[in-house]
Amino acid sequence: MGAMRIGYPCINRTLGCVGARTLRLRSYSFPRLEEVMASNLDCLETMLHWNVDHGLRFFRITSDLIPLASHPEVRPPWQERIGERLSKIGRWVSEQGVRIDMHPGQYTVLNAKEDRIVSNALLDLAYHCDVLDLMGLDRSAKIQIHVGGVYGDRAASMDRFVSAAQRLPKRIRARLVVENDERGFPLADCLGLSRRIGIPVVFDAYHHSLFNRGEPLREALATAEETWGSEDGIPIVDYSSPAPGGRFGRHAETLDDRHFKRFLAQSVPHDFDLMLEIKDKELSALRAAALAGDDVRLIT
DNA sequence: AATGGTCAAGTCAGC
DNA sequence: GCTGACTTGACCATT
Repeated sequence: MGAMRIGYPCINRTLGCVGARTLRLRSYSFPRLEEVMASNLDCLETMLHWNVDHGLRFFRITSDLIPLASHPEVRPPWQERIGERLSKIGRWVSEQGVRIDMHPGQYTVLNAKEDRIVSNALLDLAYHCDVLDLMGLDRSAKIQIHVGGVYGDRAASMDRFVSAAQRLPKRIRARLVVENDERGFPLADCLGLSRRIGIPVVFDAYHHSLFNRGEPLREALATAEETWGSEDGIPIVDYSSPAPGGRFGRHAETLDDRHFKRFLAQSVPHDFDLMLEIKDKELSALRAAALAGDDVRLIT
């Protein structure tokens, strides 16, 4: 079994640098964008080095790396300005065995009914893909999205997702992975979409615990795993636990060690990279890495 | 310097 | 039809 890489999304609070500085539309100018991009890249590099120094070899790059990059009214020519720098970072990352992924937010809806929304989603996916392509990363560097809205008709909404995904340029489809969510499309639906489109499923264990069709964790991990081809890298799994006393779907502030150990024990023998979607980010990731390193997975 | 309202964007529930 | 929640950090106008 390969070693599980553990990661966290976008932000390192220990370092305190800001890797997601942004711009308002009103304050947009290309020179300002250049300044913000450079500053975000500085922070990205700092975080990546910190991660490697601390044994964390999985990281989600923020969608805000290049502010307004995919805004249809702005479309700044950012690629030529930072392409070389991204490629340098990407080369280093690859040498270090670090895996990267990205996760467009809730506003990127591939299965929307309105054409305008879909075409904006396409622009946004192209932006994410540009970042990973310019970094020179192989196709195990994924872009994960949710299916989108249900619009009162699950089947039709899944059909729209399929046809939009099938129209994507090859380079984007090669990076696209679909993730089960906690209210619209559970794992079973994502597996169906995966079969139709030929893209892997990112299994989100927390969402699955909140919304499922009765599949036990082991079975869920196994079926999601089958959707990953050899070029896709080992599967990506997202993990969190409920915030005590929080509303439905809220993510924990910090790692629940016992919950996590139970998860690890149940995940044997599946091999995957694990993204910890927990609010205190790198602190929980470090603790999780320590727990995972202690052969917790062998003590079932 | 500190504060608090606002922000590119979409969906859904509740009125 | 409209508003606020979602979730959340950072911007930026105001003090």
